[in-house]
Parts: sequence; C-alpha cells; structure tokens
Amino acid sequence: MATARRRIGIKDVAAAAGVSTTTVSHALSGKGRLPEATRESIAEIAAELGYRPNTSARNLVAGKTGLLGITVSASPDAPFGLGDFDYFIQLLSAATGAAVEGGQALVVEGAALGANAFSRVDIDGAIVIDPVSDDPLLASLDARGIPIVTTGRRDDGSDSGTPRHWIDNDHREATLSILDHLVEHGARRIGLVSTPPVTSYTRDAVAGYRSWCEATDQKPLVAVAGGPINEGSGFIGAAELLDGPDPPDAIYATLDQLALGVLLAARARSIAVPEELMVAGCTDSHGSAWAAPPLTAVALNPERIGRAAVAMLSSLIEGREPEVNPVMVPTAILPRQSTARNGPP
Amino acid sequence: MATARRRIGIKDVAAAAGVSTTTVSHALSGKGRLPEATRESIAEIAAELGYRPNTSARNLVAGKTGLLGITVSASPDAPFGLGDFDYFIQLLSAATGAAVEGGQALVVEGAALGANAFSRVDIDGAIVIDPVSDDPLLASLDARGIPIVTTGRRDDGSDSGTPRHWIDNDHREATLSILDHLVEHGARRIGLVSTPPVTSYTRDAVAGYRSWCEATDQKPLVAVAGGPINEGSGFIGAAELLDGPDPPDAIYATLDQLALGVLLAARARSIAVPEELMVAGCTDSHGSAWAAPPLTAVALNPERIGRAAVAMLSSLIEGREPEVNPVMVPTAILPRQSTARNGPP
DNA sequence: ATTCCTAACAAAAACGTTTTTGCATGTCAA
DNA sequence: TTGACATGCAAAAACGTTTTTGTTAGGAAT
Repeated sequence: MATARRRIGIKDVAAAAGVSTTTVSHALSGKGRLPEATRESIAEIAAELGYRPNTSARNLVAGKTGLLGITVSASPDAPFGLGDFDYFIQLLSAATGAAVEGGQALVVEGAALGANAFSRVDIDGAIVIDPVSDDPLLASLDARGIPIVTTGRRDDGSDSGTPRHWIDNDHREATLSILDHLVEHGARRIGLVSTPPVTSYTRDAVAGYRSWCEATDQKPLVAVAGGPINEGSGFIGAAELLDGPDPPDAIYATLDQLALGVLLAARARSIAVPEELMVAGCTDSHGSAWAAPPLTAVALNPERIGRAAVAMLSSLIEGREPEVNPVMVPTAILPRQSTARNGPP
Repeated sequence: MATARRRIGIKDVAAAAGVSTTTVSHALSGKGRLPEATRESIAEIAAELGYRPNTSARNLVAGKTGLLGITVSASPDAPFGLGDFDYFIQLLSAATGAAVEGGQALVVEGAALGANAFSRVDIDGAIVIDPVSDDPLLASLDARGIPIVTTGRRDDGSDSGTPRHWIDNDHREATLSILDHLVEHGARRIGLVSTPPVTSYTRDAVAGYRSWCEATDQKPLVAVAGGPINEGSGFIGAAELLDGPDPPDAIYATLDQLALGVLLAARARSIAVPEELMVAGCTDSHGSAWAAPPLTAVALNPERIGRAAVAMLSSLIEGREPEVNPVMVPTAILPRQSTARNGPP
C-alpha cells in the first residue's frame, strides 16, 4: 500500500515550479537575483512537497563534513570519563541541544583519546572543554586547520599568533566572592583544596585566593590534590590542611568532587560542618546537592557555556569572526547548609 | 610557511599510482577484480599520501546521511533531562564510544522533543532508549522508514508486522534474584515501589514481583509513583507503603532515584536501614553508591547495552539482519549496606 | 587462424546540491 | 537607434566518491 516513494529533491521542486534547479536553489538560499514573488512561490511549492535538501550533497560542494566535535581535554595523569562530572553532562546536553536546534550534528568524543580524538571522524570544528596545558589534541587540531573553541582558556606557552576563541567564567572573581561569603558567615581561616594548576580555572582560582590572602594579610593555606579527580583526592587534600599546624575553619575546593572529599575528611575526624568547618566547592552537582550536609557551591552555568560554544564555533566555521569573543558567563553562589554557620544559608 | 595544502583525494592517489580512480576505489574497497599485488601497492601509496576518503561524497552516492541518532523516549507526563540519570549517561557514553570507534557519527537528541526528535537532522537509523508505550516518535520514525533499535522492548498494541530489533536485560529474572537476595538477608515482607508501567522494564519488574508473590503466597504490596521520576516520587511511594496497614521490612524500587526517595522516607520516620527496612533499587548510580547508607543495586550494564545497540543499528543500516536479536545483557546485584541486615552485604 | 573467454584496467555516469557563467529581454540614457 | 546596463532565469561545471559499462590484451579452445 504505502508506495515506497523517492525522496523529494531539488529537481522535483524545480519541475513542479516550472523553473530550473538553479532558480530553486537561489530562491531557497536567498542568493542570486530573483523577484520576491518568485522566491515565495517556489518556497511555497518546496514546503508543500516536503522538500528537504540532501545534506551530503550540500556538504560536498561546501567542502565541509557537517559535523562539530566536542571533547574534554584530559591530563594523562588524571584520567576520567565524561560521565564522571555533572558539569560536563550539563555542558554537553546544552551543546547538543543547541547544535540540534541549529540543524547541526555534534559528535561527542570520550576524554581518554588524547590527540587521537577526532582522528576517526572528520569534523568542521571542535569544542574542547577545559584544555589542559599543552594538550597535544589542540596542537593536532591546529595543524589540521580545524577551528577550535575552548571552554576555559588554552595556555600553550608561546601565543602562537593564531587568534583564540573561548568561553569562560571569571573564576578569579568567583573565588573572591565565595571567600567573602565564607567570611560573612564567620570564617576566620580559609584553606584551599585544588587540583594541579593545569587548567585555567584552577590557575584563576588559586590566583584569586592568593591575592585575597595578600589583601587580608594572611598566609595562603593550600593543598594540591594530585592523582585522579575524585573524592579520595579531596579527602587527602583536606587531611593535609586539617591535620596541619594551622587548621582552617573553612575550606574552598575548586571542584565539587574535592569538596565531597573534604566533607568525608571532616566526618572522619568528627569535625562538625558547618559549625567547626565550612565547606564550599566550585561547580554544582547532584552530589553536592545531596551531600550531608548539602554543599554550598559556585554555579558555573554550564548550559550557557555549552550553547555559547556551539554558537561561536558555528560562526567560525562559516568564516565569520564571532561577534563576542571571549564570551564571559556569569557565576553565582548557591548557599547551602555546609556554609550556614551563622543563621540560615 | 605552512603551505595550506589541499586535502588528498582519490585522484591524487590515482595519479601517484599511475592508475585510474576506479582502480583506486576498487583496490581500497576490495571490490572489482584486481590482482592482490596491485591492491597492496595502491593501498600503500594511499597510506603514504595520507589519503582519507571524503565522507560527504561517499554518503552522497550511498544515499545515506552517515549519522546515527540516539534519544531517550519520554512520557509526556514525566519529563526529564538526559543528564538526570546516570544510567543514560553511561549508556550514551558507551554508544558514543562505539560509534566513534567505528568511524560513525552519533548525534544525541534531548528527551523533551517527542516526535519532533530527529526532525532537524537527518539520520540513517535511530536508537531509542526505553520506549514508552505508543511513543509517537517511534511511529514517526517508522513512517520515515528509518531503522530503529530500541533498548527495552517497544510495545505498540498491534504488532505491526515490521520486525523488531532490541537490546534488553532480563528484568523479570533480575527482579526475582533481588527478591531472593532480600529474603536471604532476612526480609519477611517485601514491597515494591515502581513507576507507572509505561516501559517494558517496569512491566517486567512488576510481573516478576507479582509472580514471586504468587509463588510465595503473599499479597502484592505495590506503590506506583506517578509524576516526575525523582526522589520526591520515591518518597511518596514509600510513604504509601510504610504508613499503610501492612508495612514492609524491605522495599525494592524499580529505579535508583525512587530508592533514594525510599531512603529519605525511612529517615523521616526514623526507620533504621537496613535493620528495620532494607532498600534496594534497580540501576546503579553515583547517588546510590554515595547514599547513606549506600544502596544495594541491580546493575544493568548500560555500557554493554549501548555498544550492542550501535552494533545492531549499524547492521541494520548496512542492510544486514543482525546476527543476534534480541541481545540480552546480563544483570548483577551489587550488594551494599542498605540490605546488609544479617552480617556483611 | 579465428573465436571466445578472462583478467586488468579505464571511461563515463551517477549521486544532489551550489556556484559560475551565459543568454535573452527590457529599460534607460545619449 | 544604439549602446549600456540591469533583470530574470537557465545551462553547465564542480564537489569526490562509487558503480556501471566498456575496452584492450593475452591465452585457450576450436
């Protein structure tokens, strides 16, 4: 019954409209010189017939693949999966949504691939999340001439002349404001637990913390959690501070996973949170929200970051310089019980 | 300095090898009739030149888009995001990985799109996760003649004659074994908290539970948690059982989120877990692992499901009937503290 | 010696678009 | 009245493959 009907092509539209394929193409793309009336009538016929242009054919003449790539940069010392962090999930979801809405296909590559990412599938451009210092992936993409948008700034020693495009939060500012938040709630001595400074957000947070220490005339109290990025590392980092000669009464961790580890370290020592120790982390997550007690977090707006990255990359691929670059996405503090020492959060 | 060099095409290879493009194509694809020696030498030259076939051109002649789609089916009454469930994330990661390894591009569509999913981006085939009854998306894909692999079985009343392809766990068996696990650990009265039976896994779990009740001569004790799938619904469902005339001393929830809600309900009533109430949930997640106490879970192996789905869909697209269909993926019980009433989990 | 077959390759068509070039026709200015 | 120029459209080339259809040379069979 259901006649296996051919897909409607530009030729069918042309035939139906009594014009050439050239004219249809021009009418639909807005190029060429055609009277508005012709354009409209052709567009109408195309819509009636349910014409959908063949993407492969388009890509072929455009010399594009029609694919955007997204991956997260990873340091070889600290491997992790895309699903390990709520932040990535939210960013990816948003990016995926934005791409699909724009009729673009976005392919996600796992983190563990290093420079081999995007070697199997050809892409028109790439979004690289949180680039670590001198990631060979970036060099490889640069060499292939593939446009890149990073989420967080890239740092490869010599600024190689190529213009940079990125989305970022103001992590320095965010750090200052969470420190203020802690002080407001009664903190007297604030320690920092961070990952090694391989990403711009870590460097920014540490820089913010140090400048705050200088301004308030305190000695920085920093633990760098090496190894895998998880609760265990946070636990160890927190232990270093809590068991040290100058234990803090508040800790800010540059990642939610670390903050959860700090919470565990406090529990192991029967230190009451937030009464004896306030804890806050960067990046909100299910884990932070459901922790005991719930963790105050710096929200980074990964949804906006993801959408902005796709938009910026699309511009680049079309050969337009993006209107705004870099894009700065605002942060916000989500006050929860873990910092509610004086009254409600 | 870096000469912006053209991309190597099949013509370049042909020229370098002193043969026609036809011969190169045949040599590389294994088709046509060529002596092995010629094939090899051409392959070598192609590799030397770094030849990579243009995907768009290939797709154009093949009449394909080169894209696989994946989305999760959602009931309009219970909307959720892709990132809401660890299960999806793990499945998606695995599917993405499998696709990329196979040189395929997989595009992820959000859940909230309903039948509109895949209307913006053309795909060669689709993976639909946990299809809900009579999802219009499936009908729409069927109508467009797009091959479908489902994760979990589809149920659309009349079996419409079209052959079905799916990956699944044996949820009935899994349910029986977790019930056994609970009994072994001292449960006397086991209740079930489930979502409405719109997916095959829910129907299977409920069916398993009911047959177990029948076999053990008990009256089923079931709470159906409507509305959004989250801890709140689990809380309400658990309340219904715990505050009822026949309160259970163990609850199995068909989703980890519900199980977390059960935990909260127990805490709200000062019911000790696992001493007074054992709790287990289907699907492992970060939340389950980090809950207080950690939740015993039925692991579903989403990684294997995701990879199998991509493999099966690829077969279908190439026009081959998959070797195994359906694919059944084994489950396992992850014993944790929430069911450790008698001795260690 | 002719015919027939096969091996080894090449020429050309096809896929569905976009883009470039070309060709009428009409309008306006000189 | 003749060029110059704009307008409205079509023909044809191009994108990089795969696939279909030849073509040639050589060997075997008659």
